[in-house]
Amino acid sequence: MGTYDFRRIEKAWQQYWKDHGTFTAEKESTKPKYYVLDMFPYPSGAGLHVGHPLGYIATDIVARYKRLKGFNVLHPMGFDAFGLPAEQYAIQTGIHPAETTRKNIDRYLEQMTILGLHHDPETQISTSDPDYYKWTQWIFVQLFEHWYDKHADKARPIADLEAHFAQYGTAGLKAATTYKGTFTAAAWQAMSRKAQADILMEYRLAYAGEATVNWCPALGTVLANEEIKDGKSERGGHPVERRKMRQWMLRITAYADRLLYALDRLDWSDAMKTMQTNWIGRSEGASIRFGVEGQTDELEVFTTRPDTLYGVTFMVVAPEHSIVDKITTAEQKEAVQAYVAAAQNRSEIERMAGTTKTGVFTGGYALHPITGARIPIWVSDYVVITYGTGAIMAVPSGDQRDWDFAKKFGIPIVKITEEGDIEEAAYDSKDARLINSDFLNGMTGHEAIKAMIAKLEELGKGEREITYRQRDVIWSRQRYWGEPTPITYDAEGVAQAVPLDQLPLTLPEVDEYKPSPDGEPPLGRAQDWKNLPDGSVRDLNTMPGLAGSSWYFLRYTDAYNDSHYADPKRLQYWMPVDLYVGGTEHAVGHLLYARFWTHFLHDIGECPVDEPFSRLVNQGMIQGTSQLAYRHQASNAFVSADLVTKETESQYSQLHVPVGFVRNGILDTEAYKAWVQDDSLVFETNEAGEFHTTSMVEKMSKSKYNTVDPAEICETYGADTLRLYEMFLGPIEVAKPWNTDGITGVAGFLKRFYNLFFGDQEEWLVSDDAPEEAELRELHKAIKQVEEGIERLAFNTCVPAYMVLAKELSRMGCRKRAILEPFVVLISPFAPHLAEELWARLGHDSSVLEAAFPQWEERYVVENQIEYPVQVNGKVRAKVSVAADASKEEVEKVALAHERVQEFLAGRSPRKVIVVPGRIVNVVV
RNA sequence: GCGGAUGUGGCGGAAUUGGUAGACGCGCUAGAUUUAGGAUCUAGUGCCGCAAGGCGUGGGGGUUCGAGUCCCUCCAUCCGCACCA
Repeated sequence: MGTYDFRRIEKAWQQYWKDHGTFTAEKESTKPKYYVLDMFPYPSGAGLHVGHPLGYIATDIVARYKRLKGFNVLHPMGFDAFGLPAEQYAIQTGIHPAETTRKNIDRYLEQMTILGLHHDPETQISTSDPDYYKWTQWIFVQLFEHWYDKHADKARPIADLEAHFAQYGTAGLKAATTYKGTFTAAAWQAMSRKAQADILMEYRLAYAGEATVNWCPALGTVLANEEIKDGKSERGGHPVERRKMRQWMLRITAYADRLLYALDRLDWSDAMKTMQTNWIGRSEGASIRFGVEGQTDELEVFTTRPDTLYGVTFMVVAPEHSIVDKITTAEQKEAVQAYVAAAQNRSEIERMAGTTKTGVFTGGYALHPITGARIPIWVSDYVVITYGTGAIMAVPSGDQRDWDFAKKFGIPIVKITEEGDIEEAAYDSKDARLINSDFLNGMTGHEAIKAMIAKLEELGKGEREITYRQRDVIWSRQRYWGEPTPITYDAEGVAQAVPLDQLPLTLPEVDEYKPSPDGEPPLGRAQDWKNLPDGSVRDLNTMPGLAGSSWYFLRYTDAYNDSHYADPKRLQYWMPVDLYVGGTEHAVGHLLYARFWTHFLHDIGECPVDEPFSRLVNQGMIQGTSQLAYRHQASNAFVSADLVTKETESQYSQLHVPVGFVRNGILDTEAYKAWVQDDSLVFETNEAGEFHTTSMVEKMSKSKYNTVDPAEICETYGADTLRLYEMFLGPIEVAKPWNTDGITGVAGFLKRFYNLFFGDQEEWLVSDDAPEEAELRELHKAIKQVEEGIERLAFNTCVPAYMVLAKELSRMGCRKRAILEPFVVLISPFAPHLAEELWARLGHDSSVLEAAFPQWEERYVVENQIEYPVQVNGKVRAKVSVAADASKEEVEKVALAHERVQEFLAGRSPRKVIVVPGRIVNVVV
């Protein structure tokens, strides 16, 4: 037997690929393109475990396969290098985050090299590199310089808006804006420069405004909703409070509809589309304005059920609603103030857990927009200030939440549908016909919604309205390690964009990475940088981590371009991304903002496509298989798991032991003793002298001693084995446990594969003999299976194809070049190092990637003789072999003639015989 | 509560369109060979049964000559959202 020296082979070919620039995409090509992309990694300092490279291996396989299929392939890799961990580390140690980041990136690249993962070396970008963030800033400036025109349904330059204001004022304008007022052209022209700027700001797609933000005092910065988990910061787990602050925001809500409807065109999983759909949370209904007794202000509500307007018996406003103070009567003041204060202090979790309704009557009354009836206004935290208008019209007969509230506080319930028992519960079907509803009586809910909206519009009391759950995204962070916001403020406080020729606006050096002593963000420590010669000052915020990752896939097409964010020709050729692979954790963060930016750039003519990712696949997590040892609580002795019974189990505790010391459920007790450095430990083994553990599948984590280091696996078994095994484990999309024990299967396979080529004395066995029909059949079946497997990303089904082929060839003693050479190409996406080695030994002087993927032929894949299973009443009772081109009648005749079938027929004639050509025969008696 | 996904041997999983359920691998059993190895090779291995045979894809029901696959219903697990008006 030959020796498969994977260490030598893998090292040599990794060097070869690096030296030859094997993975550089062709700049000018007539070939069709294929763009395959992994989600941008954040180069963390923590080491990789075997779960991390799963997606990278999959894309590497696809990239190599597409190359062999004649595509010009772009498979880039870069780093999302701005972020909190490096900055926190800098605060603690004073080491510049750029340095930490550089080190981590180098480590990542080295790890990937060891696994045979190679990317286009000319695309290696990092978001913290000024050559890159120059263009991140440029896109921000473009957002600042544009507004969203709802007539044209696209972004347009701010200059167009100014021209419109100068000529028409706000008349005829339909824009995505936070500005509520109207003015004439004359009024516009009479305004001060500052007043004009303030109005324009409310239209910009990147705008500064007051926002209630999630402030994290420990980190000294605001956080996006996505960066918070259970009321704590996602990174670091610090408490977060709500606070009103002036912040930069991006008007993603302008794109809500487009982001929603374009989902239809994408080949993404339903789960992912649903998550985005829910996040956007579009809901259609009406905005209705209620008069308020004794007030000039109206109370505006949003409802999806304007048809239930005659069922309103009370109103509810959120505790934070501005109207509360105005309408609360003297008698109610104390109770309301106490309630509002209490609501503020209730944590998110408490509010969520609360199923019973709480609330207080304000003493104020609203006026029904049609009947003029007085409706009491209550305050309750089941209405949230962040959705809709923070106020609702409550219809207890038609909404269960309102019903619960009315029942608790003894508020009347008016029945407004024929059906439903409102004593028992609310009834919310839109199919029901209305009663007690004046002009709506007899209509179904569907009809009444339209009729009511028409009526409200006629009265000027409301109109059709669409509300989104999604909010504009806050784009300021009071941090150091991010892109500086390219904005300056002049003496009047008017914001100005930094022009392109002054970008990048690089990060200043600071003495410390903490907020400045007078409470400014860290950039405020660089006073020279902040204060400009003309008296204006720079914005001190940096952008969030999302910024750099919102467009990196565009930069990859032309990563070193200095005069444009990417050459339009390159964008035209490469976009969109054909296959995007990454975890599901970016479902509503990165993926939504990346889509938003691409739509925007498309609008302003800077990007040929609006949707960046045609096909998205989410790889499942690889879980750890923890190993646990029983330890007797009284004696502290460890006891083999097979000696522990149900009855005695309670006397033991279970202790995690490192998975590396366990093989097939048996612990290497000596290794364990050495590891804990305690020779005195007692292990009670079974009769065979073995110490058994129990296993449990859970998240891979250092603290559970169940992590497995891919570098160690490569050292023991080789990268090709690891790649093959990770793919063999199961479908890429589903979560599955890692268990190193199984790896011997694929390791053994690669050895046997190697031994098809080499004999006991390392002698070369491959001959130039002509192949047999049977050998060609095996080969072509395997080609077909592998090709189909890769195409539908069922990589786990490819591995058995290789195994079966190797086994068959070995059995037939086939050592023929005509079979083995295509086999080498076939296996090269999965086991690239070994394939390159064998390819070279076969006499080729270029990479196996220059080869063509073998083409399977129909004639070798279909059988001449088909062995039909013959069922009698749906159960297989016999098998008959028939020529493939036999007619149905012939197959039937042969099947019926079989003695086993005759036995079951027992002289009766069959009622029915079904022959499915090429498949099966079923005899019904 | 709402939405999405997933349930197949001791374990990971296969079966693309309704057509031989359990490919392939781990583990296990037996044998061979070698006894320094976590080595290699051969055969067997869903469950019950001596066998004939029966039962089997989370449970129950249905459609069909035929269901892991389609329909209804229930259960379990995981993920996302959560008083969204």
